[in-house]
Amino acid sequence: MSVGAAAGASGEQGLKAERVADQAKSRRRSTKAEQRAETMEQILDEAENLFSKHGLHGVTLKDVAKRVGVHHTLLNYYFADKKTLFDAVFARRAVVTSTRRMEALDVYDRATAGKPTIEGALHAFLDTDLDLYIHGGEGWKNYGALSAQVANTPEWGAEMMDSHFDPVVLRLIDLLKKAMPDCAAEDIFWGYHFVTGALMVTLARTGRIDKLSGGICRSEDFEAIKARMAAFMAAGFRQICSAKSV
Amino acid sequence: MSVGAAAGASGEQGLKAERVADQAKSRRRSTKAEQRAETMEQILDEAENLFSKHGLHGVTLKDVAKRVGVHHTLLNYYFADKKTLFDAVFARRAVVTSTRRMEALDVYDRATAGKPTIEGALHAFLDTDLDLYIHGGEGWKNYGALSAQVANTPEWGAEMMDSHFDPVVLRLIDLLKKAMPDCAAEDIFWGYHFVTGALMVTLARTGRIDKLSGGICRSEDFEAIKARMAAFMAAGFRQICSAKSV
DNA sequence: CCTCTTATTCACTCTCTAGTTAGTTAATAT
DNA sequence: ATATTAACTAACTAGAGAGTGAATAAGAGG
Repeated sequence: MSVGAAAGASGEQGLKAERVADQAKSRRRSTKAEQRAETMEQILDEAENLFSKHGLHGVTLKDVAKRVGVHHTLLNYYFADKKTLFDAVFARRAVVTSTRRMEALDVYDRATAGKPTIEGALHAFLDTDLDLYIHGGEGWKNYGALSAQVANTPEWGAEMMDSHFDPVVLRLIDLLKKAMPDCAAEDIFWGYHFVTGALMVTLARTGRIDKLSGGICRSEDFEAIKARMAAFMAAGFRQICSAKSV
Repeated sequence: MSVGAAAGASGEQGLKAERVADQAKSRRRSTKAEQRAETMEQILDEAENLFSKHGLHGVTLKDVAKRVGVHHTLLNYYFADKKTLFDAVFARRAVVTSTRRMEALDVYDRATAGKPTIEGALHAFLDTDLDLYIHGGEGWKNYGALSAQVANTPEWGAEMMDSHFDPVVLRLIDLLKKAMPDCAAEDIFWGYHFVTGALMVTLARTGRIDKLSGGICRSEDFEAIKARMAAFMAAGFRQICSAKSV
């Protein structure tokens, strides 16, 4: 479950479809199980790449197949249909980031012996995630952009986020409640709402902040986010909670 | 340029395609110019509704046409192609919210005689926008959800946001700089980044916070956001700026 | 070596989609 | 009143797109 594991076969940026096809051919010399795993992973990688850029409806199975260098019906063989493929793409890394953050929160909770700080909890939650995108390679970056889209998709976005992230998020909120025992649950939830919104635009990496700031800030610069976000949000929490409890 | 103006013909929630078609027939008794304007507006309303829920690629011209009760090629008559229609949908309300906020910021700047506060500037920026969604009816709500999608679309999202909102946003940042003269531009831009992210999830109204909070918070409750967001974000700005300037 | 299974492709089907061109009806201007 | 223009529809094209079921090829197991 290392970062590299799920990032796996995704050193693909400059590869043309043909080259990928060649690789597919030469890869044939492996066992069936390996073949299956590798092909599926390649499909997931390319689908992730395209979905992250054009969305579910903006990508055709043929587009994905072409990039992988296989016939497009093979995608139906491995994944029942397009939406199933999309779900698989999302789930693959969602479970990784979800469990990692859960662990980080548990560790932090134990380390502080049940006396967490707002900032500490947020750091555990955010940094663990951001590190994945910083060190996980192209695949994780694509997944991040995909998440941002999913989180803002009214149709099935909330459902999809819920099913993967509710446990971690509730764990975070649990810690925040401990850190702010006098704060109304309502305020904590709205605070989390702001946090997740800020995180999602970050992951979207649309490049908007680059132009807006005239190059001072860069969308890709997750380190800058890491350095600021937890402190920023913690101050926000303190503010809206103190307004009522004091 | 009132809220009602752009919200116009959008009291359409429960109408069946047939009924709309009937209306279209009876509407014929007006002048050509009126007819044109009304039909275009109806097309924009229905397109907005569908685009906001399914995205650009998730909607077909036929879907839109059916809802309006006209032949689908009429959409090609009024709008060159699908993307042009989408742009028109977005632009219609983008100019409204953009100019409104610009005015609000100008008014606030004058009222404070060049000595703005962080919170004041954020209130002018955010509340003016949120009021539109609160009082503007279904159409504005749909537009809000659409914005959230656009803002997180890597393909052309940033471009689209830039072209409509750069002036207002830079005006806001200008006020924030005045309010925090010792703060690094970098920090202010990242702070704005967080603000816009939080605003966008809000507008997306996916319902995620509802389930997550067990009903304590509701996605639709923009008043709750209005009551908290400016204060929350202002505290965040103060925090990340003080960390360096003090 | 032969059978069984699995990976992969092929040849189609069926439906939808954007968009064009030509035509129809109704308002407008003279 | 009539010629012109604008709003709108019908018919059609050309091409995707997702998905199916049969065919093939290559391993794996006995």
